[in-house]
Amino acid sequence: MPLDRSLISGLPAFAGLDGKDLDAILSRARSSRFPKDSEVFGQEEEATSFFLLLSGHIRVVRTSPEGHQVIARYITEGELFGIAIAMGRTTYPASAVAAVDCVVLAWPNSAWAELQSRFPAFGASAYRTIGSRLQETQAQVMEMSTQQVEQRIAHALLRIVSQSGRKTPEGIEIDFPITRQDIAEMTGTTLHTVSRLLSAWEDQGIVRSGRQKVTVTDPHALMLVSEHRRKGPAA
Amino acid sequence: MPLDRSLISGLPAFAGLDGKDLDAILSRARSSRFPKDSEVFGQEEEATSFFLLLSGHIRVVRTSPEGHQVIARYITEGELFGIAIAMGRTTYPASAVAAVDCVVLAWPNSAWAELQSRFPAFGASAYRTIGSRLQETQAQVMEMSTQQVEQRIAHALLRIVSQSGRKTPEGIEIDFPITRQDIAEMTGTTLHTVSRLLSAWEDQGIVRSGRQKVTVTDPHALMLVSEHRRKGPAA
DNA sequence: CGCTGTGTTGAATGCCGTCAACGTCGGTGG
DNA sequence: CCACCGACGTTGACGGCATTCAACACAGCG
Repeated sequence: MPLDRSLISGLPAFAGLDGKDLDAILSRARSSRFPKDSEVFGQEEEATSFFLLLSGHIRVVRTSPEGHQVIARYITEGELFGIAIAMGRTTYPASAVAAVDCVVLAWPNSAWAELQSRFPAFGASAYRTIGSRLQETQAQVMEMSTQQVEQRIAHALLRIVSQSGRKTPEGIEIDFPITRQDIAEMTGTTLHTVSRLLSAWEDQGIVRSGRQKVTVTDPHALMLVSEHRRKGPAA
Repeated sequence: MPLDRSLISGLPAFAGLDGKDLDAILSRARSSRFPKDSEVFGQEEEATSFFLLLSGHIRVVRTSPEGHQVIARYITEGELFGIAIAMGRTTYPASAVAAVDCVVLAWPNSAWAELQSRFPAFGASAYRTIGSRLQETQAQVMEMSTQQVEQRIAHALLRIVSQSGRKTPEGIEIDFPITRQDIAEMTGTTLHTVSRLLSAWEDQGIVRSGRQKVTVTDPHALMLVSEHRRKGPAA
């Protein structure tokens, strides 16, 4: 059964394309399901496909030669990922792990050139994606250079929540399981420090958190925390 | 007088193009000179052109709202920079400052679409450039997450030296002026710490350094320093 | 000859990583 | 149903690395 065009219509990656174009694009794709904690692709693996996340959440993880892990980003529904080919790479620079059960569209790399030339808007969108990830990553470097752990964690939570938040009566909840360790690996710190800070924030009524779950109950207060720098400007 | 094709033949950005193509590309470019410490473009400025560095060295600097500065990278001869348009941006995400007197080719953004469609290899090369910068930046995040200041500074010096080193009788010298503050802004630390470490390394015969000048006399030893991690793997 | 930018070095503070121990939740198998 | 076990989370104590604060040295320049 062919994939229905409604799956991808309305996504920024395919903006401005008509129904026929969408069908053409989908005809080259294959959809598959990845259960929680399974790997969509692994770091250093030969890059044979590029992907789009239809539903779920995916964790992009880089592992250093010494075994240290860093979470580069979370992919949310509708985003392209694993687009090594667009960067001229032959291997994936990181692993992609399903944070929850996921549904993914995959195109073989051989489809890239064709899609890009037939639908320039699609190529441009992919390059915009890469461009904005470059900026985000550079912003993260700035953050790590200039801000304290507390601000970095606050900022990370705000980013996740704004991107993958689900409203609940208590506040905005991160809608996939996330551990202290995960947050530590996003911010370059330790699970101990994360745990301490979350506990402190819980006392102040800024968050409510439990096992693999974080709910921001007072986003404004958290924003203030993220902006409260103790380190003065270098001026 | 038209620009001579020998200026850009042999650069990776224009690999595989013949003389006629190079002339066509050059006909859209304008060359200009930027004296030391002058700005090629500024952060947040409207992006009207993209650039290629013909000679000199350029410092790419991001400034935070609070005035904190971070050096994102140094551009060396033959590299594209300021290619905001390739990332779908309308403003430059950072400032570009001449570290020494520089000669630069500039193309108006309007030339981008044409060059890209007429010379797909050129477009691909630009996207590869962005892709590799994304990887480098992500590698930097990993470094800042997992390594001590000493290793980061050693690593940064090795990178600069391998990219912009000039052989001297004493060792390999960074061939543009660089201050302790610059190195600190590349590695997310302070000029004090950089100064202390350079002094220590000088005592150990690994580097020789003076005013705005650093020479690596024992690259191998510096490599050992950059790999000596005191923090164990997260395993 | 003072002034500014650069570099050095000592001392003290403090953030946060490390080590350690314990508590709790959820799943699993008997 | 209950005991067990591993993953996840919490909290205290300690210490080290790097920042911060401070003072001085030196070069180049108008």
